[in-house]
Amino acid sequence: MFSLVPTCKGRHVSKFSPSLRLCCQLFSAATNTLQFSSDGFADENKNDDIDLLFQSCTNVHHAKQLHAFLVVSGKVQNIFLSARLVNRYAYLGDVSFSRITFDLIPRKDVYTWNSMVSAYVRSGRFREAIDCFSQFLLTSGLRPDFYTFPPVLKACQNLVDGKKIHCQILKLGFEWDVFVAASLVHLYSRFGFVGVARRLFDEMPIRDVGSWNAMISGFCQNGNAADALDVLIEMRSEGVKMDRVTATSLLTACAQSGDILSGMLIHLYVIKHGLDFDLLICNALINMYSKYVSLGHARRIFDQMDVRDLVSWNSIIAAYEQNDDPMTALGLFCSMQLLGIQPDFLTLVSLASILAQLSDSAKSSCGYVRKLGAIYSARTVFEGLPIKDVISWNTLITGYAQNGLASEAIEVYRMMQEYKEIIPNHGTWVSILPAYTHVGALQQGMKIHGRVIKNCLDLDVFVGTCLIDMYAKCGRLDDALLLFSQVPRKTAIPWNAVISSHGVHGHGEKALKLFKDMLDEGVKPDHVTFVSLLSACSHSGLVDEGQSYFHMMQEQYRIKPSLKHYGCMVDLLGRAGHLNKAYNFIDNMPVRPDASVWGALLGACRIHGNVDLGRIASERLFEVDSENVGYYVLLSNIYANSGEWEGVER
DNA sequence: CTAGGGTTAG
Repeated sequence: MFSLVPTCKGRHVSKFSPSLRLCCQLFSAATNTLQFSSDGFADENKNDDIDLLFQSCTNVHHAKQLHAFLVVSGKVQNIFLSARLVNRYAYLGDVSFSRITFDLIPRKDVYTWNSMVSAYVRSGRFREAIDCFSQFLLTSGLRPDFYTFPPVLKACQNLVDGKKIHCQILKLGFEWDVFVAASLVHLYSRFGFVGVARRLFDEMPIRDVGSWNAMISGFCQNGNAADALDVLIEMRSEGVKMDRVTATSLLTACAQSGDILSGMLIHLYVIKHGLDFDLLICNALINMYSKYVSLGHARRIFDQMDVRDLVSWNSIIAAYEQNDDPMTALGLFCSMQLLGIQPDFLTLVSLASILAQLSDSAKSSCGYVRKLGAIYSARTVFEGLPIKDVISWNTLITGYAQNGLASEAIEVYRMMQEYKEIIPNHGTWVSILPAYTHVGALQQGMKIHGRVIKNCLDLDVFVGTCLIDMYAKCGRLDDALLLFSQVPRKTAIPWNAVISSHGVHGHGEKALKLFKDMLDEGVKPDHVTFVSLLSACSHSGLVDEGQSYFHMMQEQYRIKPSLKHYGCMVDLLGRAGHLNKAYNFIDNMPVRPDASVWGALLGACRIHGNVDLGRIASERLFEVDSENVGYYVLLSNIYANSGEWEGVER
């Protein structure tokens, strides 16, 4: 008989959490009835008690406490218990501890190896899973069993590896095991060989609902919702009922192919069979309804769920974000925060896009949004990510950079460089260069220029334009022009950059000259060109020219002025002192002026000391953007300059 | 919870 060492119990258990303390009591109760042989093996008939113990560990900390307890009581010698620890750590998301535990097991059996392989697969570390499996074959001298192969097949990231494993399965004669066969069906369909998968499926001697699901999801993952639905009909004709997995994969396929009618029929089936509170089904429904039906439908599903996970939150946030409602999306993000749910990469992608959609004024008023940027210092999120490809990084960098969070963008880029397997590409340069430009980091920008040349991308229009912009904004207009002379300039993109950079440096005449060159070379200006041109005019006081370009844009190029263009015009008239003209111009605008338009007028009123119009402008401004403190400061400046001290106080 | 089939994105 094996008994717990009482002192261990007293000393260590007292430091445990209440739930784990309860566990240990259960464990000691269990050991009274458990038979341990002298080498520490448990009686296999009592596995249920041990399961209970392991299942009570709901986080890694608990598992480590239990682990320590098992070590001090000598039970870690038991390879069965150790393998359970391997599994438990993997389940709780800490594979590295699985590995440590695994390495310390002296005599490993098939169960031990299977546990380690599936631990890697569970956490998405497929490469390591395959390596572990090879090690198993080469070093253990043991024969794999039925349990070994399904995870290994899942870990195969290409068909060549998959076929090798398939051969081993054939040699061992495991191919008609229901689980193994389903995994093979899934493997072939994942890589597009739906025909091979179908043949395997048809030859299967026994098929359960899991086999059907493997076949159906095979079609779904190839974007073939119609064939998947045909298999569904076949399945039902054989009397096999759709389960939650079938429903989830079909709903996803329907959402992808836009077959909403079928999707809604499946939804009906789901309701009829009481599956309408299933987490994964609801997540799939949110996705489908938000894409094709309405936000309201998606929201109703979300609201009625009793359990929501990160995917649910990400889905509903993305739903609002992609339906042009960034404020609601941001609100949901905050609620998620308050519930203590940790965001992941997909949350960040949505957040970046939300920030991009919020108007500039909304953003500047939210010191709060900036704070979010800091909190979501991407580091924490990225640490837990299994897959980090270059596009993920680019997305994040762009998200920050386009929202004026340049230093965060630079921080993310810096982190990215720590991962040597990530090779920056074209998209990386296009996202990081504007960030350096924004903070005026010429040295860093030039470093990138060097790397760009090495990658032969300096003559790319997009990268080249970012470089032109960088040099120009950092005050190196000559270098900018030199680069400009080298990039292809059949499109408006590089032209816009040089025109705007001359404009902001007050070289209005040169900007107009460049615009003439552009027209002479037969390049068609776009709406951005005119924004650059109009602002160049206003910086240099070229009122008449600006007005004539504003007309040219509409009459000759049929470009409808945007709020940006209107803002430039107000700025142009206002700076030049034509304040009433500017005010009338706003009055006659066919669209509702936003904060930037009123802001331009207010700025002009400050320059020219016009208190009356300044007051009107600021009143309008507070109507459209009540939260921006910047305007209050501007207004109080106007009062102060004109000596109206009560106004300043107000 | 030593095994298969399932959800969010650029």
